[in-house]
Amino acid sequence: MSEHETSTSTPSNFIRQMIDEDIAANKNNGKVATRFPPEPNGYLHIGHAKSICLNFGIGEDYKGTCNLRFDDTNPHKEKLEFVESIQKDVRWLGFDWGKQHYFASDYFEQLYDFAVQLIQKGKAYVCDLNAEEMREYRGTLTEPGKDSPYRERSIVENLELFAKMRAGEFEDGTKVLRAKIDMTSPNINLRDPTIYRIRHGVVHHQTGESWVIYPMYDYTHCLSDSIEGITHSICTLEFEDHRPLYDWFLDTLETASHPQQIEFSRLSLQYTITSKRKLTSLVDDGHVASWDDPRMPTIAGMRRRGYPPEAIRDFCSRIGVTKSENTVEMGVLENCVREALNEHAPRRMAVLNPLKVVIENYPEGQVEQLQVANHPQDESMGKREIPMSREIFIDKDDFLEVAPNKKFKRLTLGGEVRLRNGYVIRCDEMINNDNGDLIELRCSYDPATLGANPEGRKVKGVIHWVSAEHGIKAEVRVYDRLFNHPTPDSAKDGQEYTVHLNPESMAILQDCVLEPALACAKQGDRFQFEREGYFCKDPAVSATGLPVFNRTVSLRDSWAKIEKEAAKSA
RNA sequence: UGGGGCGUCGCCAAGCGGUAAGGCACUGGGUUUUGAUCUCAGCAUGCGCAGGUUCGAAUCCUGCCGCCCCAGCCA
Repeated sequence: MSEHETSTSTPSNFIRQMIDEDIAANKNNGKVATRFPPEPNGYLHIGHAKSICLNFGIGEDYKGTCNLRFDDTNPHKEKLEFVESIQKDVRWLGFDWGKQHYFASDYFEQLYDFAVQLIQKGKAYVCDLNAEEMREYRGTLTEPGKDSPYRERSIVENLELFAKMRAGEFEDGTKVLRAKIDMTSPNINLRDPTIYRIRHGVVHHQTGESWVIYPMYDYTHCLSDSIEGITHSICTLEFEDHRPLYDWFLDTLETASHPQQIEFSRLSLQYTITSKRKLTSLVDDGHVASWDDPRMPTIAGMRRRGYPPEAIRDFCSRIGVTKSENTVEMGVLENCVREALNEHAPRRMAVLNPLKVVIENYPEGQVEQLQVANHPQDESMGKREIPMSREIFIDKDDFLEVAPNKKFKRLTLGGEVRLRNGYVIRCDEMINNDNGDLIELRCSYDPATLGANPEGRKVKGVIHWVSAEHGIKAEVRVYDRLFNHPTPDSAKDGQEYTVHLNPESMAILQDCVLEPALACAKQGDRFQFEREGYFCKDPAVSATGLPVFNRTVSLRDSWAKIEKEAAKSA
């Protein structure tokens, strides 16, 4: 693993308990083999992270294996770009599939042979019903379906027809291969499901144009699992109804191995969506800039936002694995991110909304290099120099002419504050422009207060600052939730989920001033800007050529809470 | 109204017949040159509801109620 490692022992869950029991019973000779089977039709998101941590985590902890297998049976929706992004994201999360890297399309020939076997056993037939007719024949949830008129074709005829399907002799949609199971089953998945369809003219990212028939998920997945010797095939709850089908194919074909399908509930995160269709449309319709837009709940987005991979893994272990519906609060993820970053991110000072301060009794032309710790609790992170001079910037929010209440600890006219890592200053005068806007503060400093408390008085507040002459300009992007509804995905009222998009999900601050040590930050480097939050250097450069930093997450802010309460009661 | 699941604190989640873990959130105290961090304390006589079995039930039984998924030639 390339990133810092926080050793969090994975809590057990019902799946691990089942595996423990299997091992105790010496099932599969005690071996454990899982797989993570994404379809390359989009970028991975936080929900996939849960599945990745589950499957790869089990592979590691049980000294077994976890295959990466692309479920690439629908070339219409799939792209090489997505297989590449998926590989990158899994690796970045900290998992390694070794040589166990497969595509379902690797098995197309074997899958075809299995289908021939099914036909020979009288368990599959070529059906000429079109999509609409097939829907009619399927029946409904409460009424049984009826047999297709093509259901009793002879084995010989089916064999011949299926070979012609492969040879490209039929148009799209004119024929399918179906499993012959039970049109009256109360489980709709068992009403003679389609297992092969015809698709001319699509270039598959792996197999090119060598196939014009493509197998369906239910048929492909169980057989791929079996071919790879998977022992525990873990998937989400909506496939529970498909398990009888999964088992039917493996039993009917008498395969050498019969993996066990186990279902768990997918993750929902408040204020986000994890539907691939909707994520795709966010990108395609321009609601976000790209799949790795820092507001996206994708792995790539979170990486660019500055989330450390260990925070995501920690999150996945904290939320647990069960079969119950769940919607996890954002606070849990944010807490994981803060926890990881608090420990590892070096501290820096950055002024996001600059207000100029002239320290009138500070000698003109004097520059002091202050030695400052990179981390208040971790000396091993070393020190850096911060220049102090007569003119500095502080944040506009850290000054108010008159304190609004006794709890206010920042700078006021006539009041004192500590400059973080520096001196105590007092504000003597406010300078306004012609419009009456505050543009500058005149202050004085107490030279005896560097690393020492002032004589005879207490200074409660501490504010951050940057030397005006030495600071570097930067753009800072401050993100908020992409949606302003806790469950934007559940559009019960028939509304499009886009009505819940938060128009203020990104604020761009272009006049920020950073301490000079930040000049050598490399893309992806993560810092705490003291009193502001955690930030990450973005690969982009601003329109005006400035470096760009993304706010990963704010610091926990109990003052904001107090202000909110005050505003409420006022 | 067919089939398959799920209901334990605001949100997750342990619990597997012996008397409700933990995390997040929240509330209050302490330390602090980040209103951060750290730290201490508090936070379900109660497990969807109603009966029953038992010395004893969140755990077993029965009956209700609520929520989710399934009628793609998507996965």
